[in-house]
Amino acid sequence: MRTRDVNKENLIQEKAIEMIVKQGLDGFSMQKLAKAANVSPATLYIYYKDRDDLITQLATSVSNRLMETSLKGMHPKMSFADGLELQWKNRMEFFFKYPLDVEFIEQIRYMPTYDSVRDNIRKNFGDVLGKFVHNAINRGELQPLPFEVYWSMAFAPLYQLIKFHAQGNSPANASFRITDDMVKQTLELVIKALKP
Amino acid sequence: MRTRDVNKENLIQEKAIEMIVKQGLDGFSMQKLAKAANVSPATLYIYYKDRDDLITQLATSVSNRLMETSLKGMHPKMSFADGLELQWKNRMEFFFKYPLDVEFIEQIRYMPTYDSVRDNIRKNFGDVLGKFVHNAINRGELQPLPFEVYWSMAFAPLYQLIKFHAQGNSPANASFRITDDMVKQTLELVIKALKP
DNA sequence: TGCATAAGTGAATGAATATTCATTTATATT
DNA sequence: AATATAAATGAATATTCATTCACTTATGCA
Repeated sequence: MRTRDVNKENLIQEKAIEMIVKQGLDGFSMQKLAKAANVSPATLYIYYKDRDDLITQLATSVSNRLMETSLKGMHPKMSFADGLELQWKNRMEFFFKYPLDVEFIEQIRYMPTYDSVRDNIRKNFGDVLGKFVHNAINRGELQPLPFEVYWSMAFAPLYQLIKFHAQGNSPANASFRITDDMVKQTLELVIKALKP
Repeated sequence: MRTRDVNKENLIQEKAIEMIVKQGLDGFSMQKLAKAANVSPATLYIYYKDRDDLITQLATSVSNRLMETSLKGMHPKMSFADGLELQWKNRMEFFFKYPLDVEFIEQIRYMPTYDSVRDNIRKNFGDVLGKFVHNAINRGELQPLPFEVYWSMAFAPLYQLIKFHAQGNSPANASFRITDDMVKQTLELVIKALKP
């Protein structure tokens, strides 16, 4: 039996993400991807059922890696400030290591395709995060809030900063770059907001 | 001289937004749009130079309407809490009135296409918002912060809530709906964070 | 060594794509 | 009413698209 070429598999994923980030989902095609990855179009259909499946699998894989990184070193009993700081640090680390991956997720996050990915995240990581938040509330380190309110305060500002950086552009500044100080400052504001 | 059919023009815009929101940018085509709007494909090229121009013009128009709504009743000397609350209220009003428009913008916000739209926003509304923030800082009602940090705290949580609502889905809840209380609560957290 | 089997291919197919063009239609002005 | 002119059209074009299929290639195992 012939063996699967793992390098080829990785190259396909890499090029697909690169293409989608740089040209958008509608500038992305199976034939262009095949050419970019030095592979026959038919090969793509060995790895993926169809175009939609390719995108979903890609999103699932990247999301899982991002969530795993974000929860590295987390345990549900951590203090709220420490736990949130750790998650921010982990996410920033991931962003600087794999900026295209983050942009890729941001780009497909609001598409119908992403629904199943979200379910997957909830299933795999909802437990740890749910417990962390629950414990923090019980210890009085975090206001009791609807989860959505919590999530919107806890992470949306970070992602907005990342977006500004990724597009090198903000409402006030046409060549914006994120700094560690900025992230730290924003995190402090978030913690201030969420503490009782 | 034959006169331009304004209803037709509006219908085209409406259908285009509807299609892009429901099927994504890559499920959107000129021919499908023409059919949906009961128009010849060639007619679209009277209104728009090409596909890209159509999308950019659409985004610019919607963004301007959103920003106009968001600044309704604003004057730069307003107290910080009042001004931010007014902008949140205005944005929510717009969202409930034109949910598709907001989803449309969220969907193309992270694409290369959107760059010129962002420039346009900065040019048209940067002044009012800049002055509002500046005054609030001078009066000691707002921490002096890099504009990007301010913006990330001031609006990203609201948009995250809106996204949860629009997709009827959140990390914790598979059938999420926003409530006025939630928005109010989140706004209070934001103001708490941003006050000195 | 050679066989079984999955990996990988290149060319082909039919459908869908963006855009154009010669033509027709409606109306504001004369 | 006649005319000028921009709006609007339907059919056509060349291109690109996702997907398939008959075929070749590489390799684990017998």
